[in-house]
Amino acid sequence: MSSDGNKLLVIDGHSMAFRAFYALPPESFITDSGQYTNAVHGFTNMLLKLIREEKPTHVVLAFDLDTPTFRHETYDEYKGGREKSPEEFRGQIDLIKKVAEALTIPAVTVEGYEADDIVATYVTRAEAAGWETLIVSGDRDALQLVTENTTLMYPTSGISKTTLLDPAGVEAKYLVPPEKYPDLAALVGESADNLPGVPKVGPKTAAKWINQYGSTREIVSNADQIGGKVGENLRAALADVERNLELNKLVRDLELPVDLEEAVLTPPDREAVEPLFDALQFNQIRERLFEVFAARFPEADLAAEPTVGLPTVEIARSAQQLTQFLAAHDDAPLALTLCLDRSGESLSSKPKRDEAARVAEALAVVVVPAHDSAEETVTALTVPLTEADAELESALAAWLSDTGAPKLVHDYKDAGKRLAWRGLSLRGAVEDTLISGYLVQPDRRNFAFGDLVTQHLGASTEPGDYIGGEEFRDSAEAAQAALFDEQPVPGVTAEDLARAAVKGMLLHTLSSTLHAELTDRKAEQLLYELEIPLAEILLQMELTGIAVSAEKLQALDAEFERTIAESAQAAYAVVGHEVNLGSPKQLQTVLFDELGLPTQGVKKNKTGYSTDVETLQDLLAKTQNEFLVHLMNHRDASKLRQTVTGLMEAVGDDGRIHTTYAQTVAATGRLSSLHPNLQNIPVRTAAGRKIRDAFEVGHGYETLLTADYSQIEMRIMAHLSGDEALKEAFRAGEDLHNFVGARVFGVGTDEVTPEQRSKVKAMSYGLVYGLSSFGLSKQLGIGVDEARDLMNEYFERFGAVRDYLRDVVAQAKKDGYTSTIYGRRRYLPDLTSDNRQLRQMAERAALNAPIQGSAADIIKRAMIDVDTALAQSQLGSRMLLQVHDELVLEVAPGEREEVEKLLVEKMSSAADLTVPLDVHVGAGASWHEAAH
DNA sequence: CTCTCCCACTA
DNA sequence: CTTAGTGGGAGAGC
Repeated sequence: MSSDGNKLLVIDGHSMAFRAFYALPPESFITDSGQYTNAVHGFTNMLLKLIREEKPTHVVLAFDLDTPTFRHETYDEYKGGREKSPEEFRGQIDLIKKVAEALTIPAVTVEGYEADDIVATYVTRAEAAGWETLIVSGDRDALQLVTENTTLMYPTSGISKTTLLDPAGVEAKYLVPPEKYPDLAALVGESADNLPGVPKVGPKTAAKWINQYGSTREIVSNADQIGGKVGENLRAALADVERNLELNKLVRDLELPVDLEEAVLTPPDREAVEPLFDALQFNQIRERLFEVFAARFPEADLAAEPTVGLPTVEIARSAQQLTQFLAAHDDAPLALTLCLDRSGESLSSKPKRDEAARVAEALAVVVVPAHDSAEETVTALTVPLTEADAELESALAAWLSDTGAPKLVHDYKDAGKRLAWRGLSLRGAVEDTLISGYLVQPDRRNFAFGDLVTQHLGASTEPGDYIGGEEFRDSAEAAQAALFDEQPVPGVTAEDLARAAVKGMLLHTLSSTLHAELTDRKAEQLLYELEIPLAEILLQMELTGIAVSAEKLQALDAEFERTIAESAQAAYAVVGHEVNLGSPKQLQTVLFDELGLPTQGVKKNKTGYSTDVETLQDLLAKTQNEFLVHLMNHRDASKLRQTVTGLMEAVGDDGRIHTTYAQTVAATGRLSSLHPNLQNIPVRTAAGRKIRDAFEVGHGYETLLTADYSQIEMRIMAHLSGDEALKEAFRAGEDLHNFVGARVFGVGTDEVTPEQRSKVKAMSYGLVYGLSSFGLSKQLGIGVDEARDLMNEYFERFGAVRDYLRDVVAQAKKDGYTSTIYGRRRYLPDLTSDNRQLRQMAERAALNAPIQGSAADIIKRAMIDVDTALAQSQLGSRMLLQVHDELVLEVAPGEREEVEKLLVEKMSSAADLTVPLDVHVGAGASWHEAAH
């Protein structure tokens, strides 16, 4: 054992990355952006396993560089004949290095030398220091480094099975002691390095000679004494053997950029791990990572140091206490956090079916004043909701609903909803760190408060860290004693209160940090004048919901169910047995094996031949097989029924459906809708429109009103590109696609055939998405040449559009981000990726983001203007839904005409473009009727 | 039980 | 090999 208990783990990064790559299928490890991560995944897993099981005190990774080494200079053919690494491996070494960086493990490279030499140097230094060492490498050259204190672990198959070799193990396997391995390899040769040895001499002969003569140098000196054919071979290959000896020998005294002692294992950099693992889409492994390090460093906290002091928490027992507190702090915004019933669900996750009626209850409101420094003592006030008397409750209600009382919150909409369920109205939010975090990084998946704090402040949100006590964590009694003189709020633990108070303090800090960033990029307007006012409107829309007819939904459910059953029976009859029509896998068997349908030209996916509609329709055209008809009917009806049942389950006690709008999900700035999603209700087919007909005007209201922008994205394209021809199309007020078709095909506007119209329509929409000529040909079912001609002709007529699309990508490459007309940014780091697929995806996103994002900005602006105008005119009509370019309102009796006028006016004037913004309005008793 | 994949709906 | 989303069911793996 080593003298001081130090243990070094040194890993040959390249060799293990390759092993990991071949051990795991690349197609199972691919991010949404197209980057393969199988080697990264396997490597990281292996690393964690080693840290957990081998408990090294020091860890270092060694990597090769692409540049030639001294071995190449000695021998041209060194490592020659190796195949190029596979396409899927590209970029993964860099990602592994990033993982190492996040784990604060040095990844060492040395110009002119190989990873092996780096490994050898670390081993030599560790030996000198009397440390124990574990080498992990798939390269046999490492065998020579094994000693009593240095063990080699090498992978036997993949990376999961490994063999540990100590000196006895090496000798048992190779018949020579470790230090003699280079002698043996010099004689036998190393095919992986393209080093030929002595013909007909394998490990056994080589070992026999080495044991007889002592070393290969001695063997070379005595070459003439060795008889037989192998003796002749040896004498003929003396030069090779000499060269091999020189190349095999590892360099053990490199100058290293990182000292042995600096390789000490420390807890990972959580701020670096989170975004990196987000990007890699590693979730399970992220949990394991923190588990492993938590076990390894129980004394350390994986989150960073606290940056604020723990507030003292007072509990408001009377209205007077509350009003005094508020009066004392009326000069600056107060942070507001809620303590929730622990049985409460997260509003962002899908409610459990049988618990759909349950909602989380707000038990206490915790208010935290601003503070100047970490040293300053802050007193937070908790207002218990469950046992507040009428006076206290009304004092609280007055403050909560006071728009002049500024509040900082994280997820205003969520807090507002939970308070609304308790009959309290929350207004006056001047900050929502959920939204600020989103504006700073719109591509992030997760904006949980703790994650933002860790990333932007490098701080912990754990109350235990703020009173620095193990005891706090150890017992609830200790926690309470540490924090409170009096009995806390019923249903709320001392820890919950402390957590809420700490969160309140951090809200102040996080808010100012995020704001500095938003100010830098001039995005405060976006926050204050767009997103926060919008959040208030969305909250009202969510609370209001939209009425549905349970009867209509039920009737549809029955109707679709019948169609499902009938089409299934008919389909079974064709194949002669039952089959799960919802299983693509089973369908593959039925279609291509049993029914023997032609597979030629059929799209493939990872599981085999595709069974999507496009494929089915192609097959139907070719074979007229009846099964396909029944299958498609079944698919359609199943999908529709699924939508209907989802809606039925979502109907609240008030007979209305309350969706939730996610304001921080879509990277372009759009909203999304969930639980249920009301932004993807069918509309294209007659059967689908019946579902829209179930959305009705509510009791006490006159009608539903829908208002939508026509071709808003193409108008934005016309505005941004400044293309005169396209602008003329919108100013002329003619049908856009007829106008464009006339120009492209050189005919009169009224002579454009339906076929021509649909072609340019596909082209116009495709442009906004970055469509290629190949994609266009596929979409239109025409040849690539014809598609290319069509594109050329299009750009001939609308040249500024092409210039704009080209410039917007170039600019994004230069800046690293795109911007909308309101200055909303989207960062696209992949624009400079070496990976072609990644880069092209980013280019298309760069092309689309300003257009889709500007459209999102505009309708958000319109919603605020409409809402303001409704309030100013003291109208009772209200906004219910937003579907990207459409608003649905519920009109109070007698207000229809005024609301219609107001809608058109506010929506049209939401942005000042060089083309008009056209708005279509329709009214009706149902969503379906209103849209006509 | 969780995760991935396929499929399908919207703007 | 056209952007941005939500969501269900099947199947695989733990």
